[in-house]
Amino acid sequence: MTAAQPTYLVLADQIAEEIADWPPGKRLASEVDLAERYSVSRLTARAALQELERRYLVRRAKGSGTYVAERVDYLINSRFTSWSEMVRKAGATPSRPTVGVNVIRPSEEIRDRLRLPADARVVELVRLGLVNDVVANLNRSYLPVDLAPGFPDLLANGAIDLAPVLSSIGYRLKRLWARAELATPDPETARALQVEGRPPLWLVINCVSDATTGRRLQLSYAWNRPDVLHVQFEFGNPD
Amino acid sequence: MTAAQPTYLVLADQIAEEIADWPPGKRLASEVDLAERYSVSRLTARAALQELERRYLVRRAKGSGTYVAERVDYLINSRFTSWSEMVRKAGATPSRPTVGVNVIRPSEEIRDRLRLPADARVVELVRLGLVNDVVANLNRSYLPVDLAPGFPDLLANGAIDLAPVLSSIGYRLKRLWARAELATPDPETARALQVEGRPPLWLVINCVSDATTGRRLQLSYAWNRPDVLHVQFEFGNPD
DNA sequence: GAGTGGTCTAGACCACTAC
DNA sequence: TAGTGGTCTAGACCACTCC
Repeated sequence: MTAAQPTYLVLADQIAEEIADWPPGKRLASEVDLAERYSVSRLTARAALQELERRYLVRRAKGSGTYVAERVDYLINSRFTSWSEMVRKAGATPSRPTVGVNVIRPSEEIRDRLRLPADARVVELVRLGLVNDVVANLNRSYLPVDLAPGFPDLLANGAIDLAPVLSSIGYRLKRLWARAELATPDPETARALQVEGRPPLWLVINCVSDATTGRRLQLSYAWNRPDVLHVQFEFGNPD
Repeated sequence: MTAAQPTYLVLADQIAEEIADWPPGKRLASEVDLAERYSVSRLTARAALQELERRYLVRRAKGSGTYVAERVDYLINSRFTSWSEMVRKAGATPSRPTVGVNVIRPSEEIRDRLRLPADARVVELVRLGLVNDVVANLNRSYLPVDLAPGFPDLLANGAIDLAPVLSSIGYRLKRLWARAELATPDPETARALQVEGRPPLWLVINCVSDATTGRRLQLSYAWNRPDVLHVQFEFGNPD
C-alpha cells in the first residue's frame, strides 16, 4: 500500500519526532553518532539531518553541531512594523547594524516608485537584521535626501531603527505597497546573509509613505532567510 | 580574496550559465556524462544538479533525465483570479481535476471565517491544479451548502473552475482576506503533490466574499509547489 | 587536539522511463 | 534492454569550532 520510504527519510521522521518538544538551540547528536546508533552510513545520517534542515527544523553549524532551530514569526501586512519591534514581539533579541550609508543617484525604478524628479538624489541605507546574533535579513533602503534638514546625519549617528528617526521628524509611516516572493539571491547578497550556495530567500519590496500627506518616504528591498524567519504575508482583515 | 567555492557549486554556476538561454523543457546531459566531462565523481555532478534544482532552474525526473524548468508566475493580490485564468495568462496549459466532493460538518475555524451557525454544513471540494500536466497545486475549498438551490450538483457535473459556477449563480467574487506562508506539508499533501520528502511549499489561505452583499462564499487552503509556481504576493497599488 | 559538519571519491544496487 | 536519477556504503581529507 504505502510506498517504501528511503532510509534517510524514515530516519528524518524519527529524529523529527524525537526533537519535536526539545527547546530551541538544543544540540542534536552528531552525524557519526547517529550513523552508529541507527546502523547506517554517515552519509545516510547526514541526508536525514539535511532533510530536517530543509524543513527548517534544525540549524547546522560547521565545526560545531546541529541544533534545534529557533524561528521567528514575521507577519507582513498593511501595518508597518520595524525590525526590532517585530523580533522583540516574537520574544527574541534583535540587532540592526548599519553596513553602509551613501548618497547616490537612484535607479529609474527607485525614482518612479518614490515619485522623484530626474535629478534627485537619495540616501542608500544598507542594514543587516539579526535575530539572537544570527544574520536573518539584509535591507537596502532608499530615501529622498531632503526628507528633513540634516536628515542623512541623523542616520549616521548610529540610529538603531529607521522608524523612530522618521517619526521624530514628524512623519506617520504607512505601508503603501509591498510585494513578496521567493527568489534566488545574487552571490553578494548570499554572502552577506551567510548562506551556502544560493538557496531561495524571501525578497520583500516595500514602499512606505506618510499617512498624512501621502508623500513617499522610503523604498526598500529586503532579503530574508526563511530558515530564521517564518515570513507570513497577509492582506485584508482576518477578524 | 574570494572564498574558495566547493567544486559542485562552481560546476552548478557553470551549468546555470550554459543553460540560461535554453528553452524550457530541454534536457540536460546526464549525471554520468557531466561527471566524465568535468572529471569529477558522479556524486559531485549530482550535487551540482541538485543545487540547480534547489534554485528552481531545473526539474529532475526519475529514470528520465534533468530538464530546464518551466515556471509559471502566480501573482496573488486583491483581485480574485481562477486557476485556469492564471495559468493561461502565463502561456501554459491548465487543468483542474476534482479529487473529491463531500458535504461535511466544518471545523470551528471554517465556521468562524465563513460566519456560519454551529449546525451548518459545508461542501468540501478538493481539486488538483496542473500546469502542462505537472501537478502544482492542491486546493481544499469549503463553501456553504446553501449558496443556491442545487449548488452541490453543479459542482459534481464536472465544472472545470469554481469561479464560473459562482458567477453563473449571480455572485461577484472578491478576495476578502488571504494569508501566504512557506510551510511543511503533511505527508498526505506531499504525496498528492508528488514531492519527495516534505520540502517547504506555499500555503495560501483564502477567503472569498460576494462584492455586492459581503456574504462569505468560500474558504480555501491551497498548497503550491514553488518549483512549478513562482508565487508572488502583493498588496496596495504598484501604479 | 578532539570533534564537527562540508566535500569528494569509487563503486554498487535499485526503480523507473523510454524505446 | 539501455539509460536515468535515487539511494547507500566505506573511506578519506578538509576547515572550522571549542576547549
